[in-house]
Amino acid sequence: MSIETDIKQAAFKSSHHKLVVNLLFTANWHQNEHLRLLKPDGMTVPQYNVLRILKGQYPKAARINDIIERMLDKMSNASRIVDKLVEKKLAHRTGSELDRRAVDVVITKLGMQMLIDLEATEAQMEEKMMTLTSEEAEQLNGLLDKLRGSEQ
Amino acid sequence: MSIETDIKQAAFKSSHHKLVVNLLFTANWHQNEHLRLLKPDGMTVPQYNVLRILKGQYPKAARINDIIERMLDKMSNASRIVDKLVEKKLAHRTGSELDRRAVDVVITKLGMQMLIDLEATEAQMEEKMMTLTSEEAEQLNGLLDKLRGSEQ
DNA sequence: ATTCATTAAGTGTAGTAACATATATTACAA
DNA sequence: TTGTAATATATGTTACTACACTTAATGAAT
Repeated sequence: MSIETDIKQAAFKSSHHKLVVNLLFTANWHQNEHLRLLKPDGMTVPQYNVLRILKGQYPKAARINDIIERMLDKMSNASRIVDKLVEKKLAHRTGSELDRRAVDVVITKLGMQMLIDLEATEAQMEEKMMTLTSEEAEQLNGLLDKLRGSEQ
Repeated sequence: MSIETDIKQAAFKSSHHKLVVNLLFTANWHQNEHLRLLKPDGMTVPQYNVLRILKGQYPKAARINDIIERMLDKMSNASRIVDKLVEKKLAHRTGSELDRRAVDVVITKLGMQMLIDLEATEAQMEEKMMTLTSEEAEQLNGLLDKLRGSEQ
């Protein structure tokens, strides 16, 4: 089904115009697929992303600012996402001794196990991308980067 | 800046893997740009989209279900978005006489004026897409459609 | 050493998403 | 006709985003 059918809209007036809508629509589809895969484990997309950031830092602790820097959405509220992870015992938070303003966040054993359980999820997300060949995927990556004004 | 730099991540293990992240990241960027343009007029992206759907139906009334069908995000709560538009006098809502379960929603003169004021916004969004040529935009549309499994 | 800007994180608010559930009304079927 | 399923919308809950603001601690300059 093309976008025009999906949202019952007549033809777009230009390919650039269609692109504005197509990006939002595709992004939405993508997020929904991702959430659907995470949901059985009680995880959400941002929680999963933060947990992966913590794993990337392990065994070092991550500061909230480190997390924000690495998040896809810089504006979101990292400390509240961390709250959720701590509640679920997937991460551990302690005040830093070096800088008493900062907090150290570390992934727990349970958090690591959660990521192992979710490895299939990541594979499934990549599977969803397999409707494109590697060449097409590269091309698409290139176009998205160019669109955002990311030089090479 | 490439994605790898933006989110401080090492290289991705495949172009498909990068695509998973690139889509989320680009979608985010896109929505932020859009919201930034709408904000001076006190509008949000979903409110703007619903208002445009109402304009498309004018002078006919739209039912909540009509709106849901045409929304990019089918799962969202159309009636609460309509609430906001009604509060701001951009739309008018009355119970339908034919079917007393249904409600008729119509864009107001003020709503029409809001869309006129926001015409520049749409142009600016398309402007953002102009980092790509028409050929590239078409190519990108095609790849996004194919990614979602949209035939043709 | 005291003042003041900066930095790190947390909090508060409005809006939205995803989902479950409720309420009212209409359609249909025995 | 009367009960039941289906439909149209509304409401409630949890989680998240965007953004402004607050609090606490640190750093730097005089």
